[in-house]
Amino acid sequence: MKLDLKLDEYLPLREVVFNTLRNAIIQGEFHPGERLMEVTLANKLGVSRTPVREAIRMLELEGLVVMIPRKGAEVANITVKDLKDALEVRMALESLSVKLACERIDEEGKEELKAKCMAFKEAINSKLVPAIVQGDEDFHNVIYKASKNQKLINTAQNLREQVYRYRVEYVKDFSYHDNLIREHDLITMAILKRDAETAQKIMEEHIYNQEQIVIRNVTMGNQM
Amino acid sequence: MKLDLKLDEYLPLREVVFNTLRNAIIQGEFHPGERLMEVTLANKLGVSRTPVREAIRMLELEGLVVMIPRKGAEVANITVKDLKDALEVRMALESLSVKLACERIDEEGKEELKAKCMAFKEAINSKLVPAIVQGDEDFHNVIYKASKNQKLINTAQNLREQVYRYRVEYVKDFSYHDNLIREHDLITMAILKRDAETAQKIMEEHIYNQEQIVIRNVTMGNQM
DNA sequence: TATACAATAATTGTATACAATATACACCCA
DNA sequence: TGGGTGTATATTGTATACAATTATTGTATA
Repeated sequence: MKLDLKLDEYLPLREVVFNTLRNAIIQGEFHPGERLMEVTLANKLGVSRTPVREAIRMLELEGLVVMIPRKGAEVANITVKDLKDALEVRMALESLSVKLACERIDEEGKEELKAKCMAFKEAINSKLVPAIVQGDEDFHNVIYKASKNQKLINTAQNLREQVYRYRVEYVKDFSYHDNLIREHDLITMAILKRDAETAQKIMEEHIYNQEQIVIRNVTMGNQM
Repeated sequence: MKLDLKLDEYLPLREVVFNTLRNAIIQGEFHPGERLMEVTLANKLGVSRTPVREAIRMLELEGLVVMIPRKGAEVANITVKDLKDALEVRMALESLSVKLACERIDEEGKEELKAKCMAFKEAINSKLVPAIVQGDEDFHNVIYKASKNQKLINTAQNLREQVYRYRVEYVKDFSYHDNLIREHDLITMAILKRDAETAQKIMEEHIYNQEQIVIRNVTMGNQM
């Protein structure tokens, strides 16, 4: 059985490079507007230019980098407008997500939902920002999964990555933690009762509140 | 391959190849499950493997091809489930689109909307399927544009491409043409009056009807 | 000093070469 | 005869070489 794992271990270098660069961008190790030069990255990662180029092509389509022909790639500069646009779309997707989850969630999904809802509370209590971010992400992902719509899952995933950089912002706002827990609780209960109307309403408020916090903190911090 | 279109404007070969392959897939020149071999494509297009590979990377992220490691790329096999999933998401996006359009459309947008609504009617009268497809697409694009949300436009564009192959299906159903015109008219009027509630309601019915027609025709034609 | 311009370097775009791996098919052995 | 095994071939994965273009730097001149 260990052999099976070993056989699945193969990942093309482009995937490794892609994940590495994406994380670096999301984590803010590369700043918006910073140039991404192929040879530099290739040397740093110990590979040739080819996998780096292919990874950049993928990052480009995800919107994390922008290409300037014959000049190269640079980290996309996300403006407040972009952020608002993305959150507007995200609200529609999250709303659809809970609606479908109410219709389609099964027993296994219910257990997962309850578990992740609980785990989020523990993360909040721990007051560790990375844990809270992960807990929140897990919670929303369980709902997406319960929607049983793979296209929705993919679309949301793509959108999330483009604004991930600012995801920590609303989690750092400790004053809102109690509200976060309450909103998650309400959403969880509504889904368990298959009350789509209530679930959508709370979810939309939930995203709206996040939007307000993120935008407030981002615009305070730096001009974009 | 013809590269002599516009010498002023430079386009990287990968973009040319990407567009060429995407169109070929959408138009059904490559069948679902068909393998895409790099050397073959490169020879056919008169370029080297490098641009072909990069184009395939992009197609992969758009969901039009799937990669099997060390085996290559093949045209994605879209199932009825995929189609339903995509249309479910599309309904949410179109609904958001008209809502935002009602809030944000300007005079120029209103004129465009009226023009495209009229052009669609003419396309229907012409009874030419490609013209109708284009007319419908233009109509919906004007609404997206009026939403003034670039992220929404991109997301919808990406989603559309994945089901474009089946887009002609609902247009070929001539019995529904009168309804199409009426729905477009109602949506147009609602947007012009900034009546978001009505616009969303009609749009959701509009997409739902399309979904039913496409799925009925596709499932009748071939088992997936 | 500022500017125009040429030479040079740096970087991307493209093509090709080489390596690793999977597939197919023949062949050998039990 | 059946199954496994090895080899040949095709194909992808990766690296490198070359071409085209852009940016930079330095210099001469007004």
